[in-house]
Amino acid sequence: MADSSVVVTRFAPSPTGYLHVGGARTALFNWLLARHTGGRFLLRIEDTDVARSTQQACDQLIDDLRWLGLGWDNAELVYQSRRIEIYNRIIDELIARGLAYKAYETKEVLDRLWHAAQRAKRQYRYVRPRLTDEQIRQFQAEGRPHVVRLAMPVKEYRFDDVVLGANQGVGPGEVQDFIIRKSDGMPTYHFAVVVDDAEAGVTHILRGQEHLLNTVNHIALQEALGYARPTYGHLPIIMNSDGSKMSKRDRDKKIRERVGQWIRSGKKTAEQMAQETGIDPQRFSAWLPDKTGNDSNPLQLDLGEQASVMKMMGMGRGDLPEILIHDFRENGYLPEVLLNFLSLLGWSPGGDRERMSVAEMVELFSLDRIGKSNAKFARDKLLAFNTEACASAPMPRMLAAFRDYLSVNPDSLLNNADDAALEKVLKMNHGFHLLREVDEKSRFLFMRDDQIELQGDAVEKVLKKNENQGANALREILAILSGLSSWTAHEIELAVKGYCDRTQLGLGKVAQPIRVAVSGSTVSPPIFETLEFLGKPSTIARIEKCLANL
RNA sequence: GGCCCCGUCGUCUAGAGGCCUAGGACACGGCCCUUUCACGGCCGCGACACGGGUUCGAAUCCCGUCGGGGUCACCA
Repeated sequence: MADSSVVVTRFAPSPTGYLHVGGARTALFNWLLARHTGGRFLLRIEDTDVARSTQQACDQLIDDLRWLGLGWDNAELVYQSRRIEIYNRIIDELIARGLAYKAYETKEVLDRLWHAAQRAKRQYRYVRPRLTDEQIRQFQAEGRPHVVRLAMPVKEYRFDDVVLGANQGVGPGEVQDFIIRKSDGMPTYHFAVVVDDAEAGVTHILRGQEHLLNTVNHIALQEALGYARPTYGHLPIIMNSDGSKMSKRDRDKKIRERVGQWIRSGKKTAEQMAQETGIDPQRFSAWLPDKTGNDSNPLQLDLGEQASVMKMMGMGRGDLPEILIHDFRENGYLPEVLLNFLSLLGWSPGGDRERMSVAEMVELFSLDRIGKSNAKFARDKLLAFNTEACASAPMPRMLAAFRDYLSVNPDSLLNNADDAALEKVLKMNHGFHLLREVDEKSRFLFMRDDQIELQGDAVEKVLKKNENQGANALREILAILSGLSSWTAHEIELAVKGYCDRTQLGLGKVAQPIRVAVSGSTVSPPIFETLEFLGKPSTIARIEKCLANL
């Protein structure tokens, strides 16, 4: 067990999907506390929900954490699912000491009681049945399924919270015997978390405020097991900008919404969709929204299924709410920027300080500056942070970030570019918000000359309007460019501007036709640098092809 | 509904009784810059939820109201 003077924090996600912003914020705060105090930060996998936990999700979680740079100090990862014997031994001891007991009500019975309580507008509370010794012996002999509940001492449970203040908790009227082992033999979250934290010597637990009342159960367990009570801090909850609670479900929900629209509008039937996406039709129809439109369906598609549904409907990444850390990575945010932004959701270093490096966050972090009120997650500011950070980051950092972006966007044409080319692309797009933007705005540079598709409205507006004014200028410019012996942005600029002076045309009247010819659209990096990058042969070829196609 | 938490500009927040005619950032509006999309520069708009106290003095303390959120699972 660790030296009690050292702070030990942990992040204990359950592997049911990618890391999302709420989880990342929790991980960050625990990590910052450990790093600030010179303590330890541990990572543990809470996979006691066998039905929902997957190894794939676990790997993704770890990948996301690594990307963020939140490193953990335990060499071996703790998986709760591999510690069942330990939990069972302790639970058996609790039963033997009379501090916990087996309860034989079925799920159905409990559900019925709960519904009855709801109808009567009463709060549901489990009451331990008084079983005779005879009944107990009989149930045991039958091997009847059961759960184990903690015989919770009825009293007041109070604790001091470093965020919310002293004296949190509930009175004796609010406690009930909760389940510590499920009928499938797995411990519940409450039990495993208390045992594991105690064994690992965790001293500080920062978690979301939705756990506030769980703490009561955890304290009762700690008292029953003779464990020390760690310091608790319950973080404000991160909400969507519409005020609803943010969750991984939002992504699934959005897709479900769109699918619902398609079906209602008769675009495709559910059966067709299931077939096209290769999802089991029964599973697919169970997932569909109900007719009432209120979406309370707990079933979610896994990430692979989501991807195929999106593909079928032509949805892009931009159509999804950015909830997952992975989304931010795919869109080209810098991890240090995301951490900076996340740190400000519920915490502030004080004064007007906002922009911080990771090292500065570590230095400035303190528990007493964590706020109490929930925060809405609005990306605008994050985007602005990213823009500024990308503009001021040193080139090697941006190059590394771009390579990382490309690694999670394998379809990008820019994967073919060497570092020198990427550096040029980064420079000519200076002032961009996201790496995705650089990617999309520069992909024409990496296409073959015959792959450029001219956008109809761009051709119309820039080339054909006013009796082919643009196209005529383009023809003359083509001749000038063809005659250039030196192909640098500067030389090209001199030549084009010279033409503008002679013809009394504004630069825009000349630059836009060139832009459309070489890129296919009205948007590109600055035109002279673009042409230099393309090189003379490509530039000439693209302009000629464009003129020929008019 | 019971219990619990929270309540400063649209958003994230600074503010710990006088420093506040409430500061910053993002967003928004205007102007400037400009070969496109952007970037950038300048200016502006904009909040102490409401009502009572306490006090010479309250965004800051107390009470009530209202509003938002959490929780009440064999999910974590």
